[in-house]
Amino acid sequence: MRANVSPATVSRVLNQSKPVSKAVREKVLKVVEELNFNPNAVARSLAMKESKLIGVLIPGIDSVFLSKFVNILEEEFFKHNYTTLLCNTRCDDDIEKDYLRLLKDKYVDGVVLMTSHPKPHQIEFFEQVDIPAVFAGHTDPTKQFSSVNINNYQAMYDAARYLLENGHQRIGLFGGPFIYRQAMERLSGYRQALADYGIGYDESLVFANDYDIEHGYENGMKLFRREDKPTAVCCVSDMVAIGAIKAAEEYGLRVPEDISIMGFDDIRLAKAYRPGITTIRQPIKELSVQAAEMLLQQIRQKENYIKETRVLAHDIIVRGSCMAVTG
Amino acid sequence: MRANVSPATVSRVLNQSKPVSKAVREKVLKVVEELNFNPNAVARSLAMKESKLIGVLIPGIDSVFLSKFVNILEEEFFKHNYTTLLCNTRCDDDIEKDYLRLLKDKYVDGVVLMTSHPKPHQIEFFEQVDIPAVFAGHTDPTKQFSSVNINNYQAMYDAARYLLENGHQRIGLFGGPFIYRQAMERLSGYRQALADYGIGYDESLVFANDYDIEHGYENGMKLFRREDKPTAVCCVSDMVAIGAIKAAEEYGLRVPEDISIMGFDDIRLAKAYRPGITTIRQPIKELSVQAAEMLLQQIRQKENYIKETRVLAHDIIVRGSCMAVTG
DNA sequence: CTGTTAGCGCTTTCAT
DNA sequence: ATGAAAGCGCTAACAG
Repeated sequence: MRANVSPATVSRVLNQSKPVSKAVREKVLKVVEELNFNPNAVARSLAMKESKLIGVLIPGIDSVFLSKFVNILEEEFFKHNYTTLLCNTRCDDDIEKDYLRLLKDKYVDGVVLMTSHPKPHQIEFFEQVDIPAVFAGHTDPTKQFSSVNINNYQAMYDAARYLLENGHQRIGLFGGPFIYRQAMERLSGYRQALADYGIGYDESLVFANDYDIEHGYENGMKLFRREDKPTAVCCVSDMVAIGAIKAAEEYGLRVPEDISIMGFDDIRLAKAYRPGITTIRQPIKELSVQAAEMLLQQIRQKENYIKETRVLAHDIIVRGSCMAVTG
Repeated sequence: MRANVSPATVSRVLNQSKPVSKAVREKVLKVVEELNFNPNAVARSLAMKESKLIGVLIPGIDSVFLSKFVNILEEEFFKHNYTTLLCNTRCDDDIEKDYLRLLKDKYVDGVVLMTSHPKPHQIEFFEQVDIPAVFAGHTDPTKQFSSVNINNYQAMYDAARYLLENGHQRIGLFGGPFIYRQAMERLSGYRQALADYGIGYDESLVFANDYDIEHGYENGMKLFRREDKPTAVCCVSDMVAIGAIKAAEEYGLRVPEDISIMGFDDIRLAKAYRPGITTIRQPIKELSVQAAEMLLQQIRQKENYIKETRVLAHDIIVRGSCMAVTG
């Protein structure tokens, strides 16, 4: 073109795909510089059937936990020259399907799924398109997909056990919507811990709704007014715990003296809150970095990639929102 | 093709770009349905020089305020068939430049800028590429760009005045980094209010760093130990206020009896916190919806679009973290 | 090593 | 109203 070379040559120097003589390479580079030329990504995608785009399917970004997760994902992808497509499904399978189709048409190079389950439509989709995918924060028990996650069952088991060990006999659960596998797993952990300590399951002590502060508050307002209220409750997120604490205080209950409240996630606020929130820490940074790594590797290796399901360790962080029952 | 019609015809029915006889249209539609055919977005982009992609340039998504903002943006764009490209600049101009170039190469149809200023490189870029753009949460005083924002100067002025009216004479400011125009404007509002009430500006009372909880805490730990500590402080975000409250309590200071702490944004947590945080409310939903609307309109009208700078009203929300000085 | 050619899958003149 | 053909800007295969 301008530098009296063929477009093919330009392509070759820019992509270092084929050897080019030093002289020519430098000339091309110089002209590229001068014209401030940069190759058109769309045309490139069309020719190569790849886009340097990664889709992130997520219920919504409006949560401290998830936004942090995506923040790190974006950073990792950017480092490797991939751009992040934000796809909020709002827990709506139809939207998820739409997005999946769209992602395919845009030749995305991979997708990270932060929506629940391997659902039928997801399985069907990935059976016919073969786009690298990894579940993050959700585990695929069928091992059809790679995934990184903590062991949600064990995590909630540990939370409940901690309370049990501290003498609590009556423990509530402010869980997530049980359409999420994740929420179900946590429920199971909670139930098993109770069972292991010889305590009967009381359904009236468990609530199932969203992970936000308002629901923690609502649940608390319903539960803590009752005569037979628990002495402790396990929450599905720190935000729910904060809402629950507010409700408790509204009834004049002191936390933790009158009621212990346990969080989940260990967001930064959990530490700053008063009382500090005793919580189950999710290794969010590791979770997201590894999700990105696994996806990138899968993109590189394609056929040869071996699926993995990674389970990272959680921790219990003891702060001030829980205490042993006295008397 | 399969339906013994030319690709041109298919294109025409799918895009309704040219009249097609009813008979043929229906046949095509049926075959499309059967084959579960959907048009390739990349090829389409290449031919049309548009992508149905919108870039969102933002310092980071890891903040309650910003993640909520982006959450709504995504929803609006999705409604209109646009997909959101998440571009975290981490306040780094080089990353911002990289992203801008990338967005251009991907033929994004528009971009919303949540990074500060109209900076030189932004101006230069948009001069030569003519991609619709709108600033959100930042105002362009030169009116070269459309923008939606609140009046940050007035907002902080009002915050300070509220404190002044309540008898405070010594008021601190936990502001943002002054490289942000937004932070500068808020500083000006604070200073002007002080001046209007005949109070001298004491630089040792103002801090300038990030909008997060940790910095609120740090600032508080430095300031509240001093003999000459203020009786009130204006914070640049609710998170900073929460951090400041924690610091105050660590020194045995009661909020608001011993010190008043004022927030900014009115995130949901501000209401749930104890004490409830007196704060300046930003109409976040309106801000983001209008940003999306303005951009979409600009995309539709292109040449004929008339730039706008919208300024939305803020509010002061009185809760429990501030009180009048007694004595 | 480098230029020529074809083609990615769509939209869009231009004929018919 | 519809088909044929060109072209969007790039990469890949094939010559030379």
